[in-house]
Formats: sequence, structure tokens, C-alpha cells
Amino acid sequence: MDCNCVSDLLLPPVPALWTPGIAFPDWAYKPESSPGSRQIQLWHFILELLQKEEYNGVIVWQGDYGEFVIKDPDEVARLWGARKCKPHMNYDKLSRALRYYYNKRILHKTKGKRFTYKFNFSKVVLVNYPLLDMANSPFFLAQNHFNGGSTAPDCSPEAIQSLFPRLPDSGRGTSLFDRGTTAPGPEGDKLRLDAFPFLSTGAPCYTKPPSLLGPYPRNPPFDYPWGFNPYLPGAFSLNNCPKLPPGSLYPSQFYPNPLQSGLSQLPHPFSSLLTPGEPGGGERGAAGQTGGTNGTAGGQPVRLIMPPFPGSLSMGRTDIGNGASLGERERAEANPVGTGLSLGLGAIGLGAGTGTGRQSPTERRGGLKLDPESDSDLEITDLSDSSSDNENEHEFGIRKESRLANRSQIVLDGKKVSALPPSSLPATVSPRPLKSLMPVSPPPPSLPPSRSPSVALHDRHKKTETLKMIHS
DNA sequence: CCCGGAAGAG
DNA sequence: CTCTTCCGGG
Repeated sequence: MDCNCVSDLLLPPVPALWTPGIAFPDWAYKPESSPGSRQIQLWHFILELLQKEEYNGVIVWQGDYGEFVIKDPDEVARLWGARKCKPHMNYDKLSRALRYYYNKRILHKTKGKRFTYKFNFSKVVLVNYPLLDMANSPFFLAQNHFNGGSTAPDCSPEAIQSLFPRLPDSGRGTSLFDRGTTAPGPEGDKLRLDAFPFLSTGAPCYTKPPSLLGPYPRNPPFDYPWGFNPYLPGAFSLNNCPKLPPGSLYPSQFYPNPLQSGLSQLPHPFSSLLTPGEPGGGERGAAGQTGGTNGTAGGQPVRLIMPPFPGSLSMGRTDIGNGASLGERERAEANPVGTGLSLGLGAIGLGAGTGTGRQSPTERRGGLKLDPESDSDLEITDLSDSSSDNENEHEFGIRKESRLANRSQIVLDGKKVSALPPSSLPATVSPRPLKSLMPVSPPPPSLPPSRSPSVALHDRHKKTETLKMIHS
């Protein structure tokens, strides 16, 4: 028979509910949103299934953040096969495909647990927002520490690239940020980081973490519901976002970015984030308000839900010069981007508050790893193991990926990402940046005056920092 | 079960 | 490129 490749099956109009576990931005669930790929990708599909309660019987979030278990492998395979019109799909094949993601760092296997895999949230985000150097982003870094490196980070350029093959012209044409269309460089795709005040400016100070989340155990007990799901809708609603080009090709992808949207509009990087915000908006708000059909329809509220603990994001390591790479290596060295940022962020993340957070002595953060093979100038790779269970994954086989790495390079142009001294961060930071972000209270639709400050920051950044992605 | 190489399809 | 298919090995 025909395979009904049903796409609709998985795509709800507006997902009213998502599993408590993890939620990703809308775009993550839509195949068509997949930036680099024309066709639905397996990880997207998995996300879709996870998102729908009706499939909880076959696949469900369970365990750590980003971790899910396939309860009914055959069924999942069947669904996948249906989607791809591959009637002969089976778990063996599907799992092969899943394994294929290991190198890309999109997924990892949770060792010891059958049918259990874990998403690397960071990767997902990066994919969609390559612009942001999440790796360097404080948030992630912070988390990294948080985890203690339990998980591996993955935001290596390669990974990014893999998911995000190349930005189409539109990418460059349209500026990602509010700046509007500034003409980007003719040549490649340049991405700007303007939106991250914290990156360059000193650190923002962040007040305290919302108490939204409870304790943040490193290893959450099972099913620990990631409590924050719901609030996101408002938080990142497009309102904040500068504006998106209606016609842009990548509509949702850009706005939803939590970091971007949230930060950009915030006067203080985190100040708003921290605001406990309004609950009201949160919870059910989502459902109600989604404006349209979900989809890419204009922007609607993007609900961004993150994984329970982004800890996995840990991208602690930035590898700046890999042995192989040379070109800008110097720059990198000159500016310890990773370092600076990481610290800054780290602080944020760590927030001492929760005692647990301490950055472990392990300090994976420093890790610079040299990838002999990678060529990218500035490469960020994970150093920690990525495995969910701290197994020793030592290193991944990145060799193959080297190719990818070459393809795109992330270079910090400005020189400076400087940044914030590690110590600059107040101790009171919240433990998990991301989470905090999400729960943010929704900013007023109209941009409040408060924005100014941020704007100022923006400016600064503009000049100073630019993140360029160069595709070779 | 899980892993990853190899070849090949679209 | 992203799987899909096979497959030998643990």
C-alpha cells in the first residue's frame, strides 16, 4: 500500500500540551522548519512524537533532561517508516539512524538503559540559531559546569553545520536581528551577535534565580518533571522580538531563540529573565494564545521549552585552535572567547545559589581540545564526554566530521568578546540560566522604554562583535 | 541490544 | 547530505 506518509499525523495545530519533559521551540517540531534540511529529519520526528502525549506509550521523555526512552521500538520504527515511506523500517534501522546522530552530537545513547537516548539540547538550538555562539554563551557554559560535565556539550561547529547546512541567502539578506536589514557582507553569511549584551558588556548582573525550579539535582530522579514548561510561551513571544520579516524564509527559526529574543529586549541581560514573572501568562497561556495555526504562521508565541536542565548543553569547551587550524587561531588565542564568556556565563549559571552548582573542580571548562583533524579556525568542540551517563566517551570520533568543520567557521570578528571577568558575576546567579530564561515573564508587547538600555548595549556590540560564519 | 563500517538511494 | 540497508562484531 501506499504509505500514507502522514505528516499531519504528528503535527498538531497547536500543541496544547506537551509533555512535561522537554519541549523545544515550535520550529523544532516542524519538519519544514528544519533549516537545513528539506525533509524531515529523524530527530525532528522524534521530537514530534515526544511532544505528543498520544505517543507517550511509544516514546516518552524520561530521565534526565533531554533523555527519552523508546518504549515501543517497533512502533516508533513503524511510524518513522510511515513518515518516510519506508515500509521496511524497523528498529534496527532506525537505531542505526539514531547512531548516526552521535557524531553529530545531536543525540547520545544513555548507556545502560535500553532504548534510551538523550538529546543534546544545545545542538538543537544551535542548529536553528547558528548565529549565536551558544557554545560561548554563558548560559551554556554555566550549565556546563552545572552538570559537572556530565553530559557533553555539543556545539561544535560541525555539529551545527551538520544540522544547518548552510544559510541560504535569505539568511544573510535578512538580518537576524532587529537591526534590520543591514546589509550584510556580501560575501558570506555573517551573523551578528548583537543581541547578547552580556557577551561583551560586562556582565550583567543577574539577580536571583527564580524559584521556579526546585532544586536542581544533577541527576534528577527520574521523571523529574521539568517544571518549567509552560511559561515559555509568553516569554519568548515574538513581541519581543524585533520583528521578523514576514516573508523571511526562516521565520520562526529566528525569533524563537530564547537567547536572542529574551536577551535582546531585556535591559539587562537577565534581569527580566529572572523575574518570576508572571505566572499568568505562563501556563496555559500557551494554548490560548497561540495565534494562529501554529506553524510558521507568523509568529506566534513561540513556546520555548527547554529541556529540563540544559546541563547537557555543556559546551564547555571551546576549542580554539585546533591543532590543525591555523588561520585565525591567533585571534582566538588572543581572545579567549570561550574563556571569557564562559566565565561570565558560568557565573551566571552557577549561581552559587544552589550549592550544588559549584563548578566542579573538574573544570572541564578549560578544556581545550585539539582536534587534529579539524580545520576550523575557531572550533568549539566538546570536550566532555557526552555521554549521558558519564561514561567515558572520551572522545568522539570526530574525524569524520572534520569535513564539516571546515565548512563553516565561526570567527569572532570583533575581537572581543571579552568580556566579563568571571568574578564579575554575582554569586547570586541562578543556577540554570536557560531555565531561567524561559520562565521569563513575557515582556509587554510593545517595547517598553526599558529597552533603551539594551539598545545601547546592542550598539556597542554591533560594533564590536560580530560573529561571522564563513562557509567555505 | 548496541556499535559502527560500507555501500547506496534520492 | 541524511538516512536506509546490510552486516559482522561485542
